[in-house]
Amino acid sequence: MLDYKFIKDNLEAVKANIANRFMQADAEMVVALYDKRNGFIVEIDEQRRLRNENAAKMKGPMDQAARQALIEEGKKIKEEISRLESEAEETLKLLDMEGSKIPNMAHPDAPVGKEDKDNTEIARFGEPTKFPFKAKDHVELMEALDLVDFETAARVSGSKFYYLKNEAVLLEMALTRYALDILQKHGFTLTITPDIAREEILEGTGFNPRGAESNIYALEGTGTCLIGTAEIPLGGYYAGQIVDFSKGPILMAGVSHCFRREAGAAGQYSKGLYRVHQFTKIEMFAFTRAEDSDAMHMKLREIEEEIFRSLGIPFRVVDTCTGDLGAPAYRKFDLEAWMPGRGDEGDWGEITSTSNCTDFQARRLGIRYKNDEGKNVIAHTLNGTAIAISRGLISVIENGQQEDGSIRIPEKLVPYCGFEKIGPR
RNA sequence: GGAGAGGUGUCCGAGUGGCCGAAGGAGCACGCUUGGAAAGCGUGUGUAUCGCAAGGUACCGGGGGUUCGAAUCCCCCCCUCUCCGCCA
Repeated sequence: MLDYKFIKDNLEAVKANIANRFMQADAEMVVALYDKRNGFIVEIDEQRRLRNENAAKMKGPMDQAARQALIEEGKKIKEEISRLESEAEETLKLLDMEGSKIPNMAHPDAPVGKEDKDNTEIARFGEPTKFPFKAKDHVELMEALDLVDFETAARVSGSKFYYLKNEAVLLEMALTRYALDILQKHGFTLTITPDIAREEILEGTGFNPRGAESNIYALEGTGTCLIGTAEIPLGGYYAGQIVDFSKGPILMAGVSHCFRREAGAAGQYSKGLYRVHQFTKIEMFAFTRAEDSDAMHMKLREIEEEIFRSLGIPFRVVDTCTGDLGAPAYRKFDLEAWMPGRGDEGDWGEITSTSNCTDFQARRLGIRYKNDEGKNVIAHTLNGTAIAISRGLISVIENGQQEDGSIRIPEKLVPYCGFEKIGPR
């Protein structure tokens, strides 16, 4: 969430930002509600002061009549306070509701635009893989090699679930371990996170656990949800705490399952493993001082590039446009891998994403640090995908396909897999 | 899941209705002392919010309640520990 005082002091900029992001939020209403809430606070505080004063008069011994008069006075104040409090509560609820719709400010260099085609390509590694034969998509390749089973999963769990089978299982483990080794080398603390988190943590991280358009599975009657990404349990790791940056930023890596409802998402571009209800992901998360987050964002992006470059997968990097940022992000870079089986002739498909959320998540999560003046200030948080296994599998398998339907494993991955190729069979 | 014991500031820990934003200690910061350090002595040491400020208000796990007045009494919830049950 954004700071209300900031919204009030920078109303025009906040409104422009909402427009640039094509979001529905009413900054003016937030300011009006904020002022109204502050009015209540002043009134309530004044009444409480009167109450405390009145109560203090009664400390010592005194005659019955005087005491009785003070008690009567106290009762009146009490009623007034509770009347004001119940009125204020409604304003507070509205403020919170409207306030949480206001997105984070965007980086001045983030391209302004509405949808993915407005993203700016800023780097490219390798060139789209060319085959002397008609490329197949990962579904065809994997089903032929008995590496995946969507049909049985649909019967057992529903559509958009899958069983990974045989070498694909080992490939998932190999990609996981490969990414973790790289992250450990870069100083990340490795974790396997809970796959379930409390709703407050979801909300603090900027996810909406409820509503028809929510992408989150809520666990009925528990106040908890299945996580959609390890960003949630990692972001929540220091919730309510004052973190110590004396040894530099805090880097955490999390292995988790990700659960997404993906309600309404369908079509050719969601085929196979591309958009599923459950997958494994290795996530990077960073907590930094305010002045360090831009540099950290570049570092996360470089690590993502390192992982896919070393796997020999062609990809490009895009600077995500304002309309595509999502509420918490200040700036976002996506890596899009070349997927030879995507669409008719292959296409780019998003494989990782790294966001600088500045203090937007940390404000509601209550994550702070002591700055040089010894003041507690809100930390910055960043996240980035090291590798999302399902899409990682797509890129490895589609780019590694051979004419005979076998899959060549990237060289760097061979020691982790224990095999150089899968198939043919 | 059942029974019990707890949750107080950075940490340990006192506090069972008003004198408590909270004793005492540790830690930390600054000063004195020292050749330098340790010890010692002294001083200071939470956060949020409203306000130009003075100052006010709130916060003792969270939320309700009782009361003129709650860290303290009552109810619900969360968490930790011990024992039992169940279980991988």
